[in-house]
Amino acid sequence: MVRVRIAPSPTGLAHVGTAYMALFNWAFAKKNQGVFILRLEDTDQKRHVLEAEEAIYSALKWLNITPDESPVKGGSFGPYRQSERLLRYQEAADKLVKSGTAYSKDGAIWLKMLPNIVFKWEDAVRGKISFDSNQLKDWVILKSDSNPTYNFANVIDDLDMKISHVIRGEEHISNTPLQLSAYQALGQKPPVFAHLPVLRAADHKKLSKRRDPVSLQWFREEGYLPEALLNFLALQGWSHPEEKDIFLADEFAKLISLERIKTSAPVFDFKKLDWLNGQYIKNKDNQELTDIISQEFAPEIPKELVGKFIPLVKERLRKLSEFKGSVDFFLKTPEIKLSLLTNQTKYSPSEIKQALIQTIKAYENSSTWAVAELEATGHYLLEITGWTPRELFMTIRVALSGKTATPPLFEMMAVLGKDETIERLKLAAGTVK
RNA sequence: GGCUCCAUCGUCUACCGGUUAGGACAUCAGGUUUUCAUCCUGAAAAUCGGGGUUCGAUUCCCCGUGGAGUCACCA
Repeated sequence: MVRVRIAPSPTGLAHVGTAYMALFNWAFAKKNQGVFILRLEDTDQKRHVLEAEEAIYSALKWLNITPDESPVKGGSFGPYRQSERLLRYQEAADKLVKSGTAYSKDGAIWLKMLPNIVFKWEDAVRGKISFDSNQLKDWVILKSDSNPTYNFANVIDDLDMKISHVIRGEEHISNTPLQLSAYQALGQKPPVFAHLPVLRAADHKKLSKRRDPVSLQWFREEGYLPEALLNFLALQGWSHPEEKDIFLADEFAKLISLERIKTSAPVFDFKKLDWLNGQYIKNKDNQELTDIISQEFAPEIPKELVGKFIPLVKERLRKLSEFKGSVDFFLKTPEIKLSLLTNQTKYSPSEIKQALIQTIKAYENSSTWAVAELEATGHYLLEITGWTPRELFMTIRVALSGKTATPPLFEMMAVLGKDETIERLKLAAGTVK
């Protein structure tokens, strides 16, 4: 039975590195009809806060990577908070003292490091790794305050929770020999270890809380779709057998194999994440996008309007946080820079004014306000003005939006509505002297 | 510094002894489009160095070099 876990400590923010580990553990469990467990390493009581726990739950929920066993969900091998397991560690430490493999000193309990032992294991992603015990020293398993140390609690928990594969970050490689010494002292068989590479920043150093955006909350607020983030993360160290770039987490879970994971550490490339995110936004259902944006990115805009804007701007967005900026001109009359308006053509201000007046007239007479008809009228205007499409349509575009980059003109006019369109055109015409 | 891990385009990666070293992002140049974006086409861009092993090394081994991780009664 495959049983895997992630074991974050609740520090206040859910880290993207946790999501990375969660994804691979979750996928591996799914692939093998196993169980994915969330355990909280909260023995460092000072830092433990309830909201910190909450941050982890909500992040996992957002990603749709939910544990089968966890502190809130329960399970048959709990409790799943280390702070609730203190007796277990003390019990286990006592046993080791009695058996003579550990001893008490300065109020703490230390595990003896036997000389001339080679701690080695077959890492499921890296192959053989070994450490010489002569490089290692006796180490504390139970602190003088009776709390366990990280390495000891880890071993006891993984044993109690029947963890079959420990899939974790590369930074734990050097902890492994210590943990192996504990398994040995306990007379227990260690799980399979698999050490994934750590995510690096552009400077090739480990992602840092101080300098890099690592909080999953940040990714969410920035407007990354969870499926895009997961897709991106799956591509860090792993690659699709058919070299596909775009695939969902479920597909990843069908195909994952630990042997296929690279051992060198990937640099987190936001440009590629942005591109992927744009792809997911472009292909996402309009209604779903409307729901998300209304709720999280533009609650002040009536949802009905959001729904109208989405089809016009979705293929222009790389992040959902860009939505508001891309539709602001729909909502309030734009400030139009006169020079921008007059620079779109070679014509003089009076000629431009004339063209705008003709445009106003033509659209005032429009009986319907459908895209096809608006476009037909536009082409009629090209004939009577003799302007090129670019000249005329750009001028109207700027008159209506104050921008040179917008959704397609006639679709934009359709959403704006007849009254608003005419009003803005008149306003613009009035400013041209 | 000790120990450990790692090393293909700028970045993410494919290749599991024989390839014109492939793809993606980014970049650049075209095309489509009323603008932007999307989309399409093309270009430039990589095997860290030195030794082996082999008929043949990006691929296997060793040594350098470089990078990273870790060295607590933190996790």
